Amino acid sequence: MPEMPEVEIIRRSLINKLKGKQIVQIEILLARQIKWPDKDGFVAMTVGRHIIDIGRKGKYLLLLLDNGNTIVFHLRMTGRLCYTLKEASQDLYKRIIFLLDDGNLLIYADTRTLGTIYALAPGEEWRIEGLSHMGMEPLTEAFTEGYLYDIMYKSKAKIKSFLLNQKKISGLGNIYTDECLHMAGIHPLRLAGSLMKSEIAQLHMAINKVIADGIRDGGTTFRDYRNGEGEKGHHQENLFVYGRNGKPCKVCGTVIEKIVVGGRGTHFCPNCQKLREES
DNA sequence: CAATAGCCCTGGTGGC
DNA sequence: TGCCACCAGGGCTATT
Repeated sequence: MPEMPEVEIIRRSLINKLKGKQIVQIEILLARQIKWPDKDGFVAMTVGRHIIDIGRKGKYLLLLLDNGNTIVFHLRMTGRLCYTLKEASQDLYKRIIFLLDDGNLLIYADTRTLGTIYALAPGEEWRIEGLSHMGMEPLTEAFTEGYLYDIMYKSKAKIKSFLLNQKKISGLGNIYTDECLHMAGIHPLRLAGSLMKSEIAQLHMAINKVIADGIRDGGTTFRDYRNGEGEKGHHQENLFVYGRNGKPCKVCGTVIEKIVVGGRGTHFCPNCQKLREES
């Protein structure tokens, strides 16, 4: 499931391949994944244009075109973007194919088809709620300990749900959220507004570290995730809690537990992450 | 307003 | 071995 590190790795692996290329033709195999505008409108806004840059905002990937329009991808669970030779074996689950002027393809593939794609004219960011109301992003100057404190102390949400809320902090998904809480030694059921300042400081550091480590390792591949060249990430080898329920904690040896919080599978170490502080 | 349950969607898995 | 209910979960919508 692509979270911020995975989307960033895709961006980095595609930028030199796509920059300056012209979109010659688009083959839309599953039109319902294009959420704005309709199929014909999408083609009209993008075909014949050159890609001048690739950006990212939170988990959204942005292809900036020479007419000022932007193609926006949100990969959700199983979306993939891959630059590939025309004659290379193609993804079984390809949904939208961009033919480029170098003869190669940019293939959008998506097993579960939950991903969303848009073409936006300049100033139309408001059309995507999640893009226009996005919280601060880890590893940026704006994401300070003070910012985290300001949005946390008044929240009544469980910390696990709070961290997943993209309007508060953008980029964390289920995997990295569980990893952050473990690194910071905070139980997922704690209320965001109940954390002490020292714990918020720990959490702030953990969020930046976990995201940076994920990027360093080329992302986390459980099943579907690939970068823009079709390669797996290897951060799954360095996870402390996610998917490790029943296994010993890498820090203290206690068996990792899995519970459901806010409808999401949640992994934690009951020793490293205590619900109540013991004095 | 804020928190949460339900929904979308398909392949892999576990139970019988 | 085959069948099938169930789970995975990001983010939007409806509900409380």
